[in-house]
Amino acid sequence: MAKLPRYIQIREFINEKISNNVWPVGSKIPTEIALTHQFGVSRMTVNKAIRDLVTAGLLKRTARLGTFVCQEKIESPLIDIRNIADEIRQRGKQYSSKVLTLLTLDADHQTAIRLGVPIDTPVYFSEIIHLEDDSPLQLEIRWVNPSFAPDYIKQDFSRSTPNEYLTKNCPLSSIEHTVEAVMVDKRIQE
Amino acid sequence: MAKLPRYIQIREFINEKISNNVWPVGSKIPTEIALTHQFGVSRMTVNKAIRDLVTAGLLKRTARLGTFVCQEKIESPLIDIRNIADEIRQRGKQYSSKVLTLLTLDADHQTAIRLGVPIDTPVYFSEIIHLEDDSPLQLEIRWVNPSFAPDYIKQDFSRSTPNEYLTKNCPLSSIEHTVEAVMVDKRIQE
DNA sequence: AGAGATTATTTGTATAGTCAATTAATCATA
DNA sequence: TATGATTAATTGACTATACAAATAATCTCT
Repeated sequence: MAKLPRYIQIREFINEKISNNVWPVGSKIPTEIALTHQFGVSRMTVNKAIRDLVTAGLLKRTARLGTFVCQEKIESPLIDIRNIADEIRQRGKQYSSKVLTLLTLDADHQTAIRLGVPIDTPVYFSEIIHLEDDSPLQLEIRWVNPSFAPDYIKQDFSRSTPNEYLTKNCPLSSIEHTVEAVMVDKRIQE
Repeated sequence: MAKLPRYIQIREFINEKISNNVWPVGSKIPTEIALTHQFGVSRMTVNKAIRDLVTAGLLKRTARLGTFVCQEKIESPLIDIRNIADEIRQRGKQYSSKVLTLLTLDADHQTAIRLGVPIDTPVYFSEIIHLEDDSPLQLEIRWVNPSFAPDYIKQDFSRSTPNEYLTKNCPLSSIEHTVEAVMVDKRIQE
């Protein structure tokens, strides 16, 4: 019986109300004072719970008006990815990821159209595998328009010393960041 | 002269020390008490600042030992994606994303090998475009092993009412979440 | 010397308040 | 009636403190 801290209990209480649609998106949730009375705790404790949910993007507050429920998964394509990593860890498994490919390619017809660039423009290309306990879970392929994100993939290129990632103090997933000079396979060459 | 709250000042102070490598990865930062004295505030104020940085993944704390600097970009393949959205917003642009395809496919040879499943196993497949002010920035393609994440893509399938996402109260990016029954193109069919 | 108990340090959680800022609603005044 | 001032509700920031939990370091006792 792990007795959770009260602020977490309150946080989960609110969380549940939201996901059960008892407090639907856009609705106002009880004031801090009301929750203070309901749970018999001090305002700071309620505040901590709510603040956590605000930084998690579930709630939004404005002075005098109150605290309101936000659309949770508004950034779903992004958040889902994180959720997978979190989910895996919650199941007690080890999350890791492996960069298979990371290179610059000339855009083929399909890709050029989709990224809105001329054919044969150089674009960044990456293939990353996400693993749960070393079992492949997800293959993620990306084409990036370099005119918008000039530094972002380059950074990854330069970071070719994988062991720097494995710091002892942080309980985060260890990431094997092996950049292989993989030959572009037939499918990609089209 | 927007006088920022003290806990934000302290948070930024710590942030800066970390990014300037004055407090390098793995090093111990001053105790709450020390910062309390340094800034002339109460412990709760320092605590708020540090807590924020812990949830942001920059710091890690353990009772009795202290507070330590984490490797910031340890989850880089994941975090980079989020950063793009954040970066775009910081530039004052509008981030959005569009789900082009979201369906179940039978794994082809390549994909089957990479996901470690038999050929013709059903796998989730998605194509998402990330946009900055409606200009395509990134094309993201994913194959997901459904045995590991049975609910996660299904959820997205069920949410086919795009306008529910556009809630007035939340200051998040609006996402056009159009699920089209796209015919699988030649490249994917291999 | 080695096992076990004690101590001290630091974070974790929580209280019970205070004062400030914001702004919707109400009331008062020209 | 329209405008301006006041009030009240609610969040935002902060204080000063308390006790619990974890554990490295130290001390004690055999």
